[in-house]
Amino acid sequence: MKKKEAILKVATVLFANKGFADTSGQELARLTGTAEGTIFYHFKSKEGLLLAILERVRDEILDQFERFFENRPFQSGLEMTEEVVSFYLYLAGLMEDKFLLLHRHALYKFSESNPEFRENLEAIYNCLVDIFEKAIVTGQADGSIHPDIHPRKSALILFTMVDGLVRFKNYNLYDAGALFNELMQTCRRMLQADT
Amino acid sequence: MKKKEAILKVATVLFANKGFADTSGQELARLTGTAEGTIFYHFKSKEGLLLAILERVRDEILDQFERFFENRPFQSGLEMTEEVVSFYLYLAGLMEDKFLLLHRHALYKFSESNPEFRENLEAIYNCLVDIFEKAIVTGQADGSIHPDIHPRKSALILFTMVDGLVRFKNYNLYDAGALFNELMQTCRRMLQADT
DNA sequence: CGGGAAACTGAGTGATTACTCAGTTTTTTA
DNA sequence: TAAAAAACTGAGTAATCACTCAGTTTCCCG
Repeated sequence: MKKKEAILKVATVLFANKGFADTSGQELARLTGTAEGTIFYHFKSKEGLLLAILERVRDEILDQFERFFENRPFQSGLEMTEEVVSFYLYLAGLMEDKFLLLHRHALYKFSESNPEFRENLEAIYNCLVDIFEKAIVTGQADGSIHPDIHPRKSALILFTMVDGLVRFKNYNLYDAGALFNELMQTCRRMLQADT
Repeated sequence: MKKKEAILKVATVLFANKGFADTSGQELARLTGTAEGTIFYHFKSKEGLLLAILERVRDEILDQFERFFENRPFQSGLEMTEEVVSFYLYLAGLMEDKFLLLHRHALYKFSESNPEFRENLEAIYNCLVDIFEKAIVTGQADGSIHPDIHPRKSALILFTMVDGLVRFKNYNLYDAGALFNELMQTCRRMLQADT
C-alpha cells in the first residue's frame, strides 16, 4: 500500500504541472522508486490513475468546505460570501497542485467519454457554486445582499471570478495576491444591498 | 503557400480542441492532404508550428480590437467598459478555437523556456487589460465610474471574470450565454459611481 | 512456522512519435 | 523555354509510449 500512495502523490504533481500526456509511466516509476508494472497493478490504466486522483481531489475539497462550515457563525450572508471567497483562495494556495490539475484539459476530454470524470468534476463545481448560492440566499434573507441579485447566476459569476484569479496565479500571469483586496471590494459592491 | 495555410488552419483547430501533445504530425498531414514532410518544411518543429499559430492569433485579436475602437463614440467610460466586455464575449464566440487555444497549457509550458511564447501571450493579455484600464480611467474622468476604483487592478478583475466565463462556455460547464445579463449587471454594480 | 494472498518486479512488445532526407514536382525568373 | 528556386513528397529512423506477464518478494493469518 505504500507504493500506491507514492504513485498517487507523485502523479498528482506531475499531471498538474507537466500535463497528463507529457507524463510517462517510466518517469512516474523512476520518481516513485517503483517498477513501471506496479502502476498498472494498482491502476488499470493511465486514465484510471488520473480518475483515482480526481476522486481524491474531490473528496479533499468537499471535506475541506465541510470543515470550514463547522460551527462557524456568520454575521450576515454578505460576510459569509466574503469568507467563502477568502477561504477558496486560501485553499487554492494550500492545494495548489490539485487546483492546477482541475484546470487541465485532460479531465474535460475524458469527461466526454467517461461519465465518471464528469460526475467527479460536477460534484466539485456544484459544491462550490452551491456554497456561493447559499450564501447569497442567506444574505438576501437577512437584508445584507441586494434582492434583485439572481442567486444562482451570481454564484456562477462569483465562481468564475475567483476561479479565474486562481488560474492567473497558477500561471504566474499576474500577481493574484495583490488583487485580493480588490476582489473582496468587487464582491461587496456587486452584491450589497443599497445603503 | 496553399499547404502552409491549410496546415496552420487545421493545426489551430486540432491544437485547440485535442491538445498539442495529442495531435500528431501524421493526423495533421492526413487532414490537410499534405505529406508529413511538408509540415517540417514550413515549420522547423511542432513547437514552431504552435508559435506561428500563436503569432497569428495575437495579430488577429489585436487587429479586431483596433477596428472595434475606430470611430466609435462612447457616451461614458462606464458604457465603454460594458461595450468592451460585450465585444470580448462576442469575439470569443467568433474565434472560439483561438480562445480555446489561449487556455491551453502547452502555451504556458513553452513560455517558460521560449521567450517568444511569453512575449506573444503578454501582448495579447496586456492589450485586453490595457483596454479595460483605459475604459475605467475614462469613466473616472467623466464621473461615470467610482473614483475609489483602482484602474489597473479592477481591469484585471474584470478580465478575470470575462475570461473565466469564456472558459466555462468553451468547456460546456455552464451555459455562459444565460449569464450575459448578470455579468453586465455585475460590471455596472462593481464600477459605477454612487448615485 | 506454513501457505496462500497481495504487492511488486522489470524485461519485453507492438504501436506511435517527431523528425529527416534524398528525390520529385511546381513555380518563378531571366 | 531553360534553369534556378521553392514547394512538396513519403519511406525511413531512432526514440518513446502505454501496457503485459511470468515470475519473485512481502505480508498476513492460522
